Amino acid sequence: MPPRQELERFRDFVRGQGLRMTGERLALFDEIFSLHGHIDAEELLAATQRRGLKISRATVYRNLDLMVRCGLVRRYQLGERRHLYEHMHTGQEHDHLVCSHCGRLVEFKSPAIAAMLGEIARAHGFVPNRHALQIAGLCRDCAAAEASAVPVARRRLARA
Amino acid sequence: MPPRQELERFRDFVRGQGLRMTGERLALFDEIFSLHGHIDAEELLAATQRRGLKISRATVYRNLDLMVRCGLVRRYQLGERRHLYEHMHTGQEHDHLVCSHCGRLVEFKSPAIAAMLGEIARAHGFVPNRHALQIAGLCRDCAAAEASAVPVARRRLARA
DNA sequence: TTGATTGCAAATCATTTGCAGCCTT
DNA sequence: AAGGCTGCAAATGATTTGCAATCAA
Repeated sequence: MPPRQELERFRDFVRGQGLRMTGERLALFDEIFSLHGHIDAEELLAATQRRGLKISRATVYRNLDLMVRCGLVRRYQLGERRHLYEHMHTGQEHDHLVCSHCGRLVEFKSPAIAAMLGEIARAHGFVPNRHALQIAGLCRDCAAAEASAVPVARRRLARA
Repeated sequence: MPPRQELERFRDFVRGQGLRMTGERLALFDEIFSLHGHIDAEELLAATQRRGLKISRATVYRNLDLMVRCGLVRRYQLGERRHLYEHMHTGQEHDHLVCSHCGRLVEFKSPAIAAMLGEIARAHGFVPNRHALQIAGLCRDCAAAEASAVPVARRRLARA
């Protein structure tokens, strides 16, 4: 499922780094590009196992790191414990809205913001490269639920 | 050093939650408001020890969590391993520029962006609450160094 | 008194790493 | 061959948690 273009880019990157293309590496690349949405290392591992492959957890981590370095995969730390990964379909830069109650994740794009960020960075002497932006709040459903329910002092927010 | 206003707000929050104000809690609050910049749990612990207080690491974590929930302290996960904390002087919302090479952290404010984020959230049915935004890139110094140095394939980015 | 808080040490748990043998180049 | 890669299992390391003793309200 990985678009040829991305696959080539990955191969080039691997070679360019003096590394090698192994079956595991390719399978993981394949898998992450066939999965949609945000997944964590564990899910990627499970996905490959579901296909009958026996790739170790360590290899999953090692290759996720490689794919991130290559720029074809993005890594997020959205509040939860584990990191989330997501493959990039070139030019699909986007940011996230996170519901702080149920954990729902919604993507959005805003070229206007991206442009402003570039300017801000340069204004501070930085050569901008990428950015991470999350907006936290209550999603429609949770906001509605909130409106009616428990006026009791809430102790902790739900964990996703 | 904590402005009276913040201290009161903290006390109110603690009471409102049915919790109690202890010496450790107050000392930690005091300390984090006298430290400037971004600190991690370990640094806060060290700071209190430097004052001769013997507060346990567990208590530091428990109270940092409380202060974050209260809204008087912000918690960041800026790429490194550990979380960073920072006290808020009310109305001092800001975001960060992070140098992906040396880890340098620079703060910036942009009401314009804050406003746009609010709109985006509402457009998606969210009730916005807060946001986290980091721009990664090379700071002036690292960009300059980069310009002249090693054309060699870099293996990994420095860890702060 | 009652129940929240603390210190300690043990437990978590995602992620990393050392090592020996396997496999790409 | 030479040196990446992988699997395994052990190591890390920040953060959390169970528990008994304290302490605030």
